[in-house]
Parts: sequence; structure tokens; C-alpha cells
Amino acid sequence: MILEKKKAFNDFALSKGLRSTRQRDVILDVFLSTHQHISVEELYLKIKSSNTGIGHATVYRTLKLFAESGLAREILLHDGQTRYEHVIAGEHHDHLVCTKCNSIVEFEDETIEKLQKEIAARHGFLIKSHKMEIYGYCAVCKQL
Amino acid sequence: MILEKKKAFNDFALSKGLRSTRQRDVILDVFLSTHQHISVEELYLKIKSSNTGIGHATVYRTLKLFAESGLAREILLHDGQTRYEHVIAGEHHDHLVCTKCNSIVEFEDETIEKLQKEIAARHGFLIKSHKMEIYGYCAVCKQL
DNA sequence: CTGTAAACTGAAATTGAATATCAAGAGCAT
DNA sequence: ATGCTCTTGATATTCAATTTCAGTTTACAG
Ligand SMILES: [Mn+2]
Ligand SMILES: [Mn+2]
Ligand SMILES: [Zn+2]
Ligand SMILES: [Zn+2]
Repeated sequence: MILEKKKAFNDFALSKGLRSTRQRDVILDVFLSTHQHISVEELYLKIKSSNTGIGHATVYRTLKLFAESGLAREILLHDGQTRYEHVIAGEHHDHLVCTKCNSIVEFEDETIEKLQKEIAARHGFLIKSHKMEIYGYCAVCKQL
Repeated sequence: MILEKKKAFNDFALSKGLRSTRQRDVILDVFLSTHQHISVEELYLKIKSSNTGIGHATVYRTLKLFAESGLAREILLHDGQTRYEHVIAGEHHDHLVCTKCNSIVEFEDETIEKLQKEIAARHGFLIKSHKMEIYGYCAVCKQL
């Protein structure tokens, strides 16, 4: 799983004429070891704590590469922090976001996805991406 | 229509103990005269061009008030610029956004809205707001 | 092995939107 | 008019993100 992803990024790097560097290896390792929707800053701190200093700019740049390679997805929620999550081939989901405790619940809905495509088609629109987020209070927070 | 909206904001201001100022009147006039999804900067420039200098900060503050009063809706698209649009009572819509020409098409879909509520309910979530945007190329741009 | 071109890095500077500060000014009830 | 409180706006500040650019590293041809 992890090896396949490293391989996939390697192939992407090769096809783009990118070079193999210690920094990118480290950032990829740390990213693949995370499981949440992690912000760039969080990832940066995680890397900093366990490795020789890797710069802010490099983390930003590398995560953009991961997204470009199809390994990661950039998520912009309503708090001005860019986050990244793992992309699972053939899978897509959207998010329920609790604005009290910041927890995120993922959901899939085939019907909504289909309706989105119909709406786009009706307007002659070519879909490149979409975002759907539902903001509110999670089951725990709503009764506080 | 415009008079009703001014009245509505006046009532809101009154109930909040806000004062009536020249600046707020001007900003409201200019906002009500617009028809698109206008960014704060655009509105600021529009105001600047036709009126005595009103500060940046005041425009930001006042638009937040409009949103709070229910007159306007804040929209955050994928370009880091906050935009505002008019709220029409009892109406809700989402957006198709062309990432080439920046045009925006509005759409409503009752079925999607209903499905969103069902998803939230299934997860014990209390919805406060939601956003759905479809990004891509509009009918014109997709054939360039 | 070199040598070289091109890519990469990271500290520091910069950007850009948005907010905070705070002294001067204005609205409004009495 | 008086005084209290809200408002304004130039300026400073914040914060994420990007740019800059000199020094470093990689890849690869010879
Ligand atoms: Mn997710
Ligand atoms: Mn709209
Ligand atoms: Zn919560
Ligand atoms: Zn377009």
C-alpha cells in the first residue's frame, strides 16, 4: 500500500523530470503515516519533530506536488488553513464539519454526485472538481 | 424593493443599537446597486470612485453587518476573495464556477438539499450552513 | 570518476486578504 | 449644548502562502 504509493509518486516525479531528494522522501513518509485531514502546518511540525530541519517552503511545495500527482487531495475548509488528505483510487467523498470541535465526518452520496453532473450538463459546464461541505454541530457538540 | 431592504437594515441596526451613518448609507446604496457576486475590494473601489473616501476597514465591517442582518450572503470561492451576494427571502442556491473566465452560474436543486439533510440526520449532525460549488469550464470556455 | 546543467532547498522577504488598534469624530438621548 | 457611546479610518498587524535567490544537490554525459 505505502510502497505502491511511493512507487506512484516516483513514476510521477520521473515523468515530470523531478529529482529524488531526501526532503521529498521524508515528507512523503510522514504524510503517508498520517490518517486525518492534516494541515500543512501540522505536517510541518510533525516533520520538524522527528527529522532534520526541512523548510516551510519545501513542505508547501511538496504537498502541492503530491496533490498534482494524485496522491493527495487539497481541502479548503472554512478556517483558512489548507489541509491534505489521502486519495484512495476510485473513491470520492465530501465532508460534514463540526464548527465547535473541528471534527470531520466523511460521506459519500452517489445520488448527489449524479445530480451534480446533470446540473453541470444542463448548463453546458465541464466539471473539473467540486466541493460540498456541510457545516454545523456534530452529535456530541449539538447538546452542549 | 430597495426601500424595503433599507428599511430592513434600519430595523436590524435599531435592534442592535447601531447608529445611522453616512458611510453605511453609501455602502448600502452601492451594494444594492450591484447585481453580481461582488468582492469586497470591488465594492470598495466602486464606492471610492463615486464618493468621498470611505475606508477599507469600514467596507469590510459594514458588509459583515449586512450578512448578519440577513441582507447579504458571504461567499468564499476558491480564490481567497470574500464575495457578497444579495439574499432573496426564502430562496437558496449554489454555484457553478468557471475557473477560466470566473463567471458564476447559480442553480437550485431541491433533491440535493433534501439529501444533505438526510445525510446530516444520519450522522446526528445539526446543519448550520453548507456550501456546494462545482468548478470547471463554462460552455464558452470549454471549447477554447 | 569529473564536470556541468538543471533542479532543489530554505532563510528571509514579500504578498495579499482580513483584522486590530486607537485617537479623532459623529450620532443621539436628555 | 452635554456627555456617553458608537463609528471611522489611517496605520499597524496578523497569518497563510508564495517568491526570491544564493548556495547545494542531483542526474548524467563524457
Ligand atoms: Mn476526507
Ligand atoms: Mn449566487
Ligand atoms: Zn463537534
Ligand atoms: Zn468561462
